Amino acid sequence: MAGFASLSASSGLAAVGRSAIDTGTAAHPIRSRRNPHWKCEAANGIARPMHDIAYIRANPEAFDAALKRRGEKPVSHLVLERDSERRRIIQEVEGLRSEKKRLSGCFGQLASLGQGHTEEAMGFKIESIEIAKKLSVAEIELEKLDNLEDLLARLPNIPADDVPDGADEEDNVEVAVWGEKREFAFEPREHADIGPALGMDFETGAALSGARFTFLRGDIARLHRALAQFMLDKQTRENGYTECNPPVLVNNEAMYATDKLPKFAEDSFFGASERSRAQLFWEAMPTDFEEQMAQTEKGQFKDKMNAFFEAAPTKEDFWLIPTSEVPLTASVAGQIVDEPVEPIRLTAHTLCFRSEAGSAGRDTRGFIRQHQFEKVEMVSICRPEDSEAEHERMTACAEGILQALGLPYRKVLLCTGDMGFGAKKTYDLEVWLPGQGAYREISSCSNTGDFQARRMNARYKPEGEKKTRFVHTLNGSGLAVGRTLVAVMENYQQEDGSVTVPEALAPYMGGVEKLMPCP
RNA sequence: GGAGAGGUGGCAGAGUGGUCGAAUGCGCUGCACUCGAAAUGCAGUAUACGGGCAACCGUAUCGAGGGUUCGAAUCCCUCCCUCUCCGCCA
Repeated sequence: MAGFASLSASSGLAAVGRSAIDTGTAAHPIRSRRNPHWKCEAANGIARPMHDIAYIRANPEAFDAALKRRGEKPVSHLVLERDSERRRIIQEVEGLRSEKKRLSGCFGQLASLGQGHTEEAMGFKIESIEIAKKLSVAEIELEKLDNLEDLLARLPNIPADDVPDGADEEDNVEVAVWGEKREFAFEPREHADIGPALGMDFETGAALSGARFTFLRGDIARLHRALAQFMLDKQTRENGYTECNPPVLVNNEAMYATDKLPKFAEDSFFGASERSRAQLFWEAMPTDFEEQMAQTEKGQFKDKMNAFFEAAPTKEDFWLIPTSEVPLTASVAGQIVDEPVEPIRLTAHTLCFRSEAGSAGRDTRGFIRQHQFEKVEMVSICRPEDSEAEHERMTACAEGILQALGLPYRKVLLCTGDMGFGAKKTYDLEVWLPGQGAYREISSCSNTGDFQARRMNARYKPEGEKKTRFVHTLNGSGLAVGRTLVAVMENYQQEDGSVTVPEALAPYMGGVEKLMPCP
């Protein structure tokens, strides 16, 4: 596979620069008909943006108020203005098309009678060409208004009513605390300190790949695997999730569907073949490329080229998934599923890849924040009326893992300022790390409502109704494997630097009851 | 990677430039016949967007994008996907 092979090529694997995001707006000089960028064309039947325009029309104030809770500026006036303009032009375009169709039918009728060269026929033909000219003008105008979709695609989900207002994690609300924090007879150490002697080799990871990569060796690698197996078995055997093994390289549509695009490209990795990079750049060049370059002043040339490169569309690219929420959720993209009387519950254990460009400097030490990590993910697809209950259930499924492993944690309801882009409501589970003396996020369970379903056009037809409805989608970690390993290390550490294996993992450890440090 | 064949409505499957959103069959829904059912007959049966209180009207969609043409499911170009054979490979 070309795309995969090229991942190792230096120019083939890249974190997208921030400027690629900022230039992707309405004024984008590169957007063109042949360059749909990462906007999904509605034509493919899968893709569509956004918020419910009909809702915004009916409730502009409520919409803006909701956005304000998330720290966004009001946009409804802008949206509605563009919307009405768009509808006006749609009417114009459709009227012209209709007329053109009629004229060409008239001509055709005459032509089929062998009267294609009569004055009457030529009249139809000429008039039709005239209409076509007007039509193409109107169509271009309509196309310009497509940025309404961009605008909507960049707006976050509306928070649920019971989500607390707040600016950042300080304003999150603790809703439950579970487990007894262990009393240590010695000073508990951080995992990064006891890890190296147990086979958690940061140096080799860094040598092979760079910062935020780790090489696990020996029993600790086995423990890591055991954790993943344990979680997966629990979610499939006890909690009713269907085990999946999805691709970890996905296309734009899947990323867009799960709201990782267009806004968070900088957090992701992507791979592309050399051939397609070249082609993408070619497609990204604005039609007036030569003109623009001619006007570029000395010394600005490099910047200009850079801007073109970074804004190059990612169309044929593969993205490395930041979470298997992406392929699991997008697996129903574009579909009309059977009414999910019982929610569709999917789980997978996969690698995840994150560039985390924005968090440089945080957790640089240790195994907490890696570019590559493993996670067991839960995804539910359900009816709107079931999503709140399903959200509670899913969170409980994640909690069940922590409880089975005997790891103390607390459950936090995220405030508006700390929630993810696509979330309507989110619970975080934070595990107690005695070495750090802090609670750290180990799971995040979100209800996205119909936000993702709208983006990917995933619907169901309720029994006895004619119209389809959007499904609701939920996702949650159950759990992040690497961070769970960290939690086990810190909570089960002994004074001599060894780590006791939690009982629940015994069936997966082949008789290993304790990780012993190498001297 | 090479060679070939394909991609049309819920399914099967016609359609190679003109009223084709698309024959026909199956499926599904309603009605008729029937004591009831089967069989039969008749009628209906895609989605999205825009307009309209509504009946309804308009537009788009035959894998995707572009082109030729007064007019494209049909012709041309590019791409994607599926299948068969060969090669390579975990």
